[in-house]
Amino acid sequence: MPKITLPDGSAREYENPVTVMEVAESIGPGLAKATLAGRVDGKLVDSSTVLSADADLAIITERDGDGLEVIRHSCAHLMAQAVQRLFPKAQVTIGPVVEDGFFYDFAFSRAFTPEDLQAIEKVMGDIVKENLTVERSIMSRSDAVTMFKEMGEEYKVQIIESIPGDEDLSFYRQGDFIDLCRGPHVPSTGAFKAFKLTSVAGAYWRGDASNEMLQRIHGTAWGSKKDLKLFLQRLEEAEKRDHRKLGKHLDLFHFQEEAPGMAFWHPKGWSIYQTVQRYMRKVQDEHNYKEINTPQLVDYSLWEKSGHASKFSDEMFSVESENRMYAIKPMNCPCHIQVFNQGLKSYRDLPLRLAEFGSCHRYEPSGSMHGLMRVRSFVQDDGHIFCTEEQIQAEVADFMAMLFAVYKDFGFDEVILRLSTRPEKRVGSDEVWDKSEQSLKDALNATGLPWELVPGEGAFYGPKIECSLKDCMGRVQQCGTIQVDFSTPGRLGAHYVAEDSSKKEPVMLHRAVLGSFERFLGILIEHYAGAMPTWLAPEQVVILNITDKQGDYCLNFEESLKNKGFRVSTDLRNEKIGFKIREHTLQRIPYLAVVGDKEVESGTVAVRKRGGEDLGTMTFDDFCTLLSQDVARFGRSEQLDNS
RNA sequence: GCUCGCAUAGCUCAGGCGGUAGAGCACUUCAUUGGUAAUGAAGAGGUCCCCGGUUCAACUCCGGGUGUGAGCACCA
Repeated sequence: MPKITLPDGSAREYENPVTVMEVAESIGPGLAKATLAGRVDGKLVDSSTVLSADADLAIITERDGDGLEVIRHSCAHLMAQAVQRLFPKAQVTIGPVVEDGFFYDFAFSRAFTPEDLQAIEKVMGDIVKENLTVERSIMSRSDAVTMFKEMGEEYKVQIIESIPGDEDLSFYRQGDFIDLCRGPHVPSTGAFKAFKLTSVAGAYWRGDASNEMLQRIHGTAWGSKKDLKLFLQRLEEAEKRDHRKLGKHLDLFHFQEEAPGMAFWHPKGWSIYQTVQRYMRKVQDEHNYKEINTPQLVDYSLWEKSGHASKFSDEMFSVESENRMYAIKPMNCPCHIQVFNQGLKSYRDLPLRLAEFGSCHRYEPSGSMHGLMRVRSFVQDDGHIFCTEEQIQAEVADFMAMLFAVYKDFGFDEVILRLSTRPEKRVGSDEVWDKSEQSLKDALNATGLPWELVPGEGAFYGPKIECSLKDCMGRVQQCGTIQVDFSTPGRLGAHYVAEDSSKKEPVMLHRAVLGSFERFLGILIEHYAGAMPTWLAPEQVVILNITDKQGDYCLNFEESLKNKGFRVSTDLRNEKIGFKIREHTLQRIPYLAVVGDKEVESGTVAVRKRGGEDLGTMTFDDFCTLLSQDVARFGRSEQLDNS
């Protein structure tokens, strides 16, 4: 006589063991219809699961986050079934749930085409109409291997053989399709309401580039047609914001064949870049960093000493000149240590914070490049703090505070923190690792924010914190980092004289707030959809005349604004005012100042924001005040208007 | 680097189952001097990514290269 307790605290008693679905039916037919799975005592199960003892039960529907997972996972099976109906020779491999959808990898003699995808989607629809029951079953490993061997599913055999342990395996069957799977799954193939196959591409078997390539089909699935539509709209919105598109449209930068992965910055893009750089310079100055600059070409021997050559020589550009081999620097740390090494350092000099807007070049694999997000030539807002072990925590805390303030100014309020700790292959004693990991933990706890522990993902030379931000599309972008390094300073001969006159190696903290300017600008462009806040906008104001008569007045006004430090231009073209407003609005100019006879007469301008808001006429002084206030609030979102 | 796709005017894109190409916007000129998201007219603009091959003939077909897109792999 199981007593089933529901999430609202109500309990129901049943004469005999019941399935999750039967409980749902006893509550109401509407719920039964919507039932996808159940959560019994916190564990996700199929709706066919029998409850014979007392249990806490939550009925999972599409509204539940887990319900969506069940739908997507089941949809992967649905797709695999459709693929095998159309292409019986295609072998199934794996088909997990990913963010917003799922994929399934197939081994097939050729690549699937977009036409194939349409056909597969159609067959998926047919299978939904057939409303096949999804049945769970248990099989021994040996039976399962025999079955898949008979079916010619070599990959499934491999998967089973790689699952440790001897326990029986669960299978899900729908019609003629059966797949090894932990589940849970939807009760029947009629449960799908909204799905779409989105793309097809190659993917390596088991994620290993030395293995053969499979055909991966991506799809998305939702609880309702409306949700699917919203998702597709989100994709469209993301496409509109694509920084590569906006970079062209707003004349910010370009790429060309002769310099793959290296941006040509145009005046407007470079203006944003420089504004960001000036800002970072000021912030770092306030945090007592000393800015330096180090060579682009450094003899290869330094990279051998630092250990980079042995690990990354394939990804380094090198230059030969007069029988000497140089590398174009792929990173700044060895150079910063050279600066540290000049002159004898005392413990009194620590912490020493060196910063460089360091231009780096890396030969990134051709297929990995992506607009500004991954380039071969980039500038890091790089910094290295030389300090003692005792100083680590305070330095990390200062860095975190700086990072939060910077991200806020750029309009990013949500920061996601991760701590990566000691990997198996590492240098340094456990004692030192303990201490530095603890310092990072303390610094993270001091932020009062949640953080995630990623064991074993630290660098070989020390643990690190990674700071990601969330843009307005909800996408997570890793930008900032601070890493503890016990190894490199010693390798490159850095030391200082301690209080007791002994010679000690400093700890080096590698840190960056933005990461690379290129990537960060890409993120900013997409975050703001090109409509940069006034402080960043390459052109803050465009003055527009209505007829030729106001030309001189406009130019004088422009000159006065420029003298106040604003970025202004004047559009005196012989075009209608509506045309000019349209054009500059499309160029995302924050403020348009319109001048006609009335304004000339009253010594004012008529101000319009790019969102269309009419601020009315105002004097030069009032306009300056308005602009100054807008610039001063940076991109902080609490005051961000959506114009 | 791997799989598949793509490469035509400054931009966004049409086009032809082999006979050297077109639109819209932008640009130039002329007219127009207009009050808050497109004034009208005319003109100019292309080695159809590069190198080979097939062919009487290649922008089109084939091979190779480069760049680029999606994904995978990589990312100090």
